[in-house]
Amino acid sequence: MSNIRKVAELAGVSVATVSRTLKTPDVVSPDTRERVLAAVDKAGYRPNLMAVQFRSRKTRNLVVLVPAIANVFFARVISGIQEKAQAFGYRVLLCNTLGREEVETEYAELVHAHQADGVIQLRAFNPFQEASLHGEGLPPMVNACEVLDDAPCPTISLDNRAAARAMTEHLLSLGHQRIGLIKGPQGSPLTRERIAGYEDALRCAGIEPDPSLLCRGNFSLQSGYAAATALLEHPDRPTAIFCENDEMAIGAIQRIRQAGLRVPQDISVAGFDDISFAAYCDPPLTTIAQPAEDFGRHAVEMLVAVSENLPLPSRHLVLPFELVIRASTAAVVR
Amino acid sequence: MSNIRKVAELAGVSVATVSRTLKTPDVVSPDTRERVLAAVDKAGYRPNLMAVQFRSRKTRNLVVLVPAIANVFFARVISGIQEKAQAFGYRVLLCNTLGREEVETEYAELVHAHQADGVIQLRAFNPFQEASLHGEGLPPMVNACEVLDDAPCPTISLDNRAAARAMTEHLLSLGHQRIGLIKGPQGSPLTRERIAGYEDALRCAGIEPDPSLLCRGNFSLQSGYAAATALLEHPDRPTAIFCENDEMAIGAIQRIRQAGLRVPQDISVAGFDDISFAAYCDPPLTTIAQPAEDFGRHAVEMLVAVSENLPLPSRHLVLPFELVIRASTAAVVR
DNA sequence: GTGAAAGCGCTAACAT
DNA sequence: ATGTTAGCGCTTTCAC
Repeated sequence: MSNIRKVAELAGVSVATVSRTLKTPDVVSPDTRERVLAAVDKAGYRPNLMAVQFRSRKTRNLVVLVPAIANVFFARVISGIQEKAQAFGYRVLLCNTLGREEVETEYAELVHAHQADGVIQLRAFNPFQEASLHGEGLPPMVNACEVLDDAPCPTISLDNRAAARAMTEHLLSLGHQRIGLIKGPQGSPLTRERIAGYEDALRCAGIEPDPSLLCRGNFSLQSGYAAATALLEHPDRPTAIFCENDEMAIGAIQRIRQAGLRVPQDISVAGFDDISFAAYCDPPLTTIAQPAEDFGRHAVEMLVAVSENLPLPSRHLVLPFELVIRASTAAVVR
Repeated sequence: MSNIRKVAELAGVSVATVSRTLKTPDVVSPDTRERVLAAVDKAGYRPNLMAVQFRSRKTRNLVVLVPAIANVFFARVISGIQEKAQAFGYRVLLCNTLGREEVETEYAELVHAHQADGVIQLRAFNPFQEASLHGEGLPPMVNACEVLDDAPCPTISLDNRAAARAMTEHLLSLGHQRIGLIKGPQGSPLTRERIAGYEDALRCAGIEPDPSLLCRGNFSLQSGYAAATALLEHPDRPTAIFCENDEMAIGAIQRIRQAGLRVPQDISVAGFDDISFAAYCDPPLTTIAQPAEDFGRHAVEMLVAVSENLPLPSRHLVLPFELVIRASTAAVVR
């Protein structure tokens, strides 16, 4: 492996000149530049990034903490992250945390270990423990998708409460009075916000929310299926079910079909996220579209800004959602 | 930020002793060890990984080249990679290449730039150009999922030809004689192998493959939908359609439904991959199950072995597939 | 068992 | 415009 010294010898210049030619070409004379570049080429020289990063204390690596990479929504977010990171010349260190705090904490530590410049956290958890900070400030971090209530860092989120309210109002407008809700995992602010929006809409319509119509899920197809089972067994069955993501809605639809009921004629079903499969379900799913890739893109932009001390246009971005009405929801028949 | 020197001072030892305590604890005396560890704790010391890697010429980073992270199958593969990498103490540098060779080449170069120890390529393309190798041998690389015919590195693959043959035989056994095939993108060995398996089965059954029953797709829902449109317009319509992945099968099913036909009564549809959605379609999809996570796990194991010069049990792993028969395929009615 | 010291490849301050 | 040189934080001989 050739190094900068070998190139310097070949070009008959000093290592400093080689370094300058590569970093700030306009500061060396055209003909030395040419000679150096020729030597670089001849030697097949590639700067040792380890040395560069070590020396300059910048890695251009970003740690991305993703709760579940197999989740279609997060896969889209990561696409956006990847795209922007590449454009900025940053690399992505991916960690599929499965929501395990110790894994998140461990990976976040890579910033302290000078292995990465910052962290993008896609879950509502601060991976930097007070204790491990040793009095230093919070390293560059951005919290996107599911954000902490009092995030100590920039955030990119959706108005989940308003979105859930919009969906519930859509169902109410179709005449549904008993609307089941399949929630996400406990303790998640995202889920809490969506429940609040759902209840807002009901109360505004003069309907007192019935806690027995809420079922817990975990954003998987299976959990949607299981929760729907519970809802179908309810003595006073709902006429519509709002699921907190599309996977659970798809699971629920299958369960409803298996019970010999039709969607939407007997039960309306709505999802959240608008994953690609939502449009290809039978029936196509009414859902809330989120700009998944944009979460990722903005997260990178903000993180780079924070880590390079550039001005941040706004610390808390809220991205728009869209109610997408397809065929899985219809007017209630009496 | 504290460094090894500060810890050495605190403990009243030399930096060498601190380094030894951390790397090879059993070579220092118990009570120095204790003092050093206490100092490490007190200083909140974390080794600078940049320096460690620079010095030891090992990064424990792996570059993963994935054609499309939003593809559910690859998301599962990455899960497996992530899991094993973590277990081995390696980190994953993810690159969503979208099949662009220049991006793959650029990321693979990170190995030469000492930013990663090896590359896992999930597509049939060698990102190390002869020219850029400058006479050096191929860096540690493993090729999984879709593998090169004459891969210059270890591979993990599926017997795609046998799998496609098994699926086609299943359809033949149901009485289907005209079987459409929705292929993947041009030039992919994986697609070529699956076409070969499909043709093997037909010929064995005494049926000459009809090229007009082959349609090109690109593994997306949309492309399955579009290809099905073409197949439905065929003057002598197929009674079954075999799709080279589940997404295209789901797209095709929707198109068939929109044409007023039923699956499987009018047309049988089969997929490939057994993604989670396959079991939750309507009707549930007959498909070929692949151990997606295992591709990732084995890829990491093999790459680590190659990069650490450990013996490799076998250079070309072939993982098993399974024909999963669900409700989207049925006997042809005449 | 421990310390002194060289040096990994590069950048940047300073000198020319 | 270019060269000289110190040093980033760590590991690893080589002495003792």
